[in-house]
Amino acid sequence: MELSERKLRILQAIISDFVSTAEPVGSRSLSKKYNLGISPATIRNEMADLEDMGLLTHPHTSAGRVPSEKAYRLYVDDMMKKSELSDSHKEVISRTLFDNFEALEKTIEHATKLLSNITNLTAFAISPQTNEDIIKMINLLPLDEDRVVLMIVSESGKISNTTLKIDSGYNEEMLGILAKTMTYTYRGHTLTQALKIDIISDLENDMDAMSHFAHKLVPNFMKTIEEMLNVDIYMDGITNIFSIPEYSDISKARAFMELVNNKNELIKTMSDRGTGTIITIGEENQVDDLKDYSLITATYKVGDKYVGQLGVIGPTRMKYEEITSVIEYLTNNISNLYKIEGETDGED
Amino acid sequence: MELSERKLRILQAIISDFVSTAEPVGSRSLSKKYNLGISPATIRNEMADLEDMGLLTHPHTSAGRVPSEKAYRLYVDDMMKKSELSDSHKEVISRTLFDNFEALEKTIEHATKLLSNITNLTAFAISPQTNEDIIKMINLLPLDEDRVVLMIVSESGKISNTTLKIDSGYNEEMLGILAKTMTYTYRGHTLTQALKIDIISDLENDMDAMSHFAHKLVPNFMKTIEEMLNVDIYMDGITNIFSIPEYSDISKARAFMELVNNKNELIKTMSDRGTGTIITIGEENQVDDLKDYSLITATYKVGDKYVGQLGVIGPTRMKYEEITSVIEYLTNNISNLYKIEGETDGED
DNA sequence: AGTTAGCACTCTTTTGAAGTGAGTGCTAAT
DNA sequence: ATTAGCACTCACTTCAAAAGAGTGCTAACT
Repeated sequence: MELSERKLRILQAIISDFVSTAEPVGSRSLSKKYNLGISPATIRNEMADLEDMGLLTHPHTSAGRVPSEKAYRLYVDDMMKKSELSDSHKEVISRTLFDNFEALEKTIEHATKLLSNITNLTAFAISPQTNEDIIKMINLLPLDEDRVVLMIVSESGKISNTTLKIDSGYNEEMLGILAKTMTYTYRGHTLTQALKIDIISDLENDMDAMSHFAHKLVPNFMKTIEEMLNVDIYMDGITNIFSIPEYSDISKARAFMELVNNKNELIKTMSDRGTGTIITIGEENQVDDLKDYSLITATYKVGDKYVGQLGVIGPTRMKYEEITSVIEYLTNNISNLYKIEGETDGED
Repeated sequence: MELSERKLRILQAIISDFVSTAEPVGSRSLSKKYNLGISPATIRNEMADLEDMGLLTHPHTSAGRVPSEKAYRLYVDDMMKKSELSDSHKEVISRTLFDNFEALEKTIEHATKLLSNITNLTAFAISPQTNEDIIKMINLLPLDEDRVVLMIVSESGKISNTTLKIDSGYNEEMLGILAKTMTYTYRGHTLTQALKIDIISDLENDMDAMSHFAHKLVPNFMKTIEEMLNVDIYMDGITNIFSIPEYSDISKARAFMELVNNKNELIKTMSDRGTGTIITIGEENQVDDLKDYSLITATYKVGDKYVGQLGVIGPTRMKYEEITSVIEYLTNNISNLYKIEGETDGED
């Protein structure tokens, strides 16, 4: 069977109606609400066809029709036109982001909050992956007799510190030499590369006196680098789901809460997503726990190297068109703000 | 009317029963379950008295009795005996905390997770307030031609950095002088005091050449100090509430979620709590949003100066005795781990 | 005088039957 | 090809009845 122009119009009407009401759509109410120029009976015939094609489903015999995931996919791929965001939304977004332009993490926080407010869904974002970030400087600073601060600074401006407790004492000169040696070894390498470089034998040979210190230092250095590689997750509007009929069932609400509380899993899923706008609907999601939900994400860029994700999660019934516009407008704005490398500010 | 020994025993039984079942307790089932040696009718009489005294309430005529908040208060103050924590719990706690002893924040995270797991409630903790923390070192490190890292280290080992973008260029020598001047001015002062010291005029006079830099530096310095003063909040077991009958109503669950998502309010409430174990029951809570809940918190110490809070939040119907034991055992363990000043490790 | 058995009464919860309404699918007429 | 008409389905609402857990009171008992 082939999808006639009319079938598409009907499907579109059903999707649009169901997306905003969450109620199965009947032929009669459809013909009343939308000016399709055909009788309910005709619509019924068409609906039956659409159901045969797997685009509609039927909760039970005497209920209206509900779009299937396949229908949403069709809608997203072929039927959805890029909708322009309303001027008022555009203005709020641009203004909020611009006025609060300081550290990247604050910007992401604001963007996530805006996204959840506008969409009434749960929004989240992840900070850019820093695998490619390059080590710029390693410092060892004396704190007191038995404490030394290890500081690592990366090209992108990320800074990380650890306080080391040195039982055996140290002297400042050696600290300087050690820091220089390390900077010399690691500078210019990416964080991921740094994890693979074995410096401990060099240090041992070079300075016997400091060998005890080196053995304490190197694992801490590695741990700190690993921390710098961590991706942060931001989330907002979690309680929005309580206004969505799909989650008025407490067990559904619970499942959702458990899902979004599992940050590590979410970070993993997000990190694996590709560049650009990506919509995954229900079963299309690889992760089992996500097969009940739809995700829309888009990527923002920081400088020309670092890419993060911003998106929403919600029931498969969502306003794909509008939401996509909002997310894309937001990510474009962020990317613009952080276009020039080095504009990055504050980070701890 | 005076609280006879028998009334107390009955009240105790009702509390114990209601706390574990969440169902109003009737005279018949009470006499069957607990060996009180008196008939349901007698229990009924006593119950009526307890109700007159405001210790029990009655959802409706033909329902059993429910302890009032006043009853819980009486229980907590006079009836509750310190229960020893089970050896297995003790062991899990000690082992988990000891084996994962590294940075304070990790320890708090672990403690919060343990607490929520053992109590099946939502646990939270706040990091110690650092008002009294003393500035130890201020550093300015060259990053590249137009970026400088401002680094502040405190006595307790807290480190905070900000990257400053310097449009007008700088030279390293001046950076050193500037850092020395600032360290000289601020070292030994608490973070709160630092906020009140006006250094900008000094800097302007001392070094005209750097006045532009100073104007950029000082506000960033202040902002960084303020960040160091921020208290962090940790939370775990939020989804536990979905297993509690009190929250099987979606609107109750929502209210709870909104409450715990309001981190700032929670931090404020927690910070204002006193030292030691504190139990607040329902209406006793100052904050309106908390008047439906009970809170049990205890303080842990880091070194001899810094005090943080660990606690749970849940319905007024909770196992006050057991929970108190767990929290106190946890806070004691943390305090022991961080007894010796300087044992603190890693912090970013 | 304190305790208890007995009983009427209350109120929620469960159960089931009847009715309602939105919807479908099929058939026959247009 | 379209549509009016109609029988049929099924969830949801409404209502009444019954069940169940509990109370409060009274009168008898120890």
